[in-house]
Amino acid sequence: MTTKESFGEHIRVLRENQKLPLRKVAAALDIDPSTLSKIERGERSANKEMLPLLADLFNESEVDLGLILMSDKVAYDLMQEENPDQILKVAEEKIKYLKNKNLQQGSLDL
Amino acid sequence: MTTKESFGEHIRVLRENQKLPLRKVAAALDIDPSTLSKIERGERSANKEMLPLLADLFNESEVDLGLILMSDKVAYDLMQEENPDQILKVAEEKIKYLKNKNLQQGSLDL
DNA sequence: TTATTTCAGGACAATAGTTGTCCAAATCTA
DNA sequence: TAGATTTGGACAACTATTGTCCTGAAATAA
Repeated sequence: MTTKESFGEHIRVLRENQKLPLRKVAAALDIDPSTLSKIERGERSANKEMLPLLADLFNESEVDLGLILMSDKVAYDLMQEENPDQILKVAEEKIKYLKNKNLQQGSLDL
Repeated sequence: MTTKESFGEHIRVLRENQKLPLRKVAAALDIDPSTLSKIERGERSANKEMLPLLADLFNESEVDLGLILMSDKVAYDLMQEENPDQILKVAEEKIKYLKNKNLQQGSLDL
């Protein structure tokens, strides 16, 4: 579903489907149009405050948008690694472990 | 193998096994002992230049150390997400896709 | 115990990275 | 052509990271 598409490409398509100019969407996000242009082209990064606004604007799931955004960031971080799959695997185990650890301790440090 | 252990915890164990003080290892890394202390306790991050030095010092695989370091970073980034596994899955696909894309284009932008 | 060494942790400036903002040129559209 | 949209650069403001130093606590040795 969301695979292979960068966050920027995704929201650009959504915007063009609705025939909205950068200006309009940028206004809704309270950012400069040129910044939105850069986000769409991957030259700058979106942030999480934008997700509910974009989800609302384009009738998309906020969680899905967040998934695309975060996976983009991870993919970008690991692109240049020689063993990205292994890194992801170990990271997954660490997350499981840490979540469980935090649960057992009742700690909630985010 | 490397799972569940943070990079800092890992190198602390290695250092203590060899009964080396922070001072010595820090000198080998050309950093302040207090910085190394912080790295071991996860208060600061190690960087990749340190990997070959640590690998040499502790007779460990540099690739393995890098794996522990990078998986730490990814795990930390995704800890607070509600759907980390999904994010990792999509990220994996994106990496595959991007690598293939770059190969086909013959581009090598790292 | 006292002296010495190691380690933790804070402070702070220097550096690096990110973000907001504006502007001008290029591209597209009517 | 005229107007709107988009791109891309520049740059200051802000935020995060890093290097460095210092002090006190804790551990170790004498």
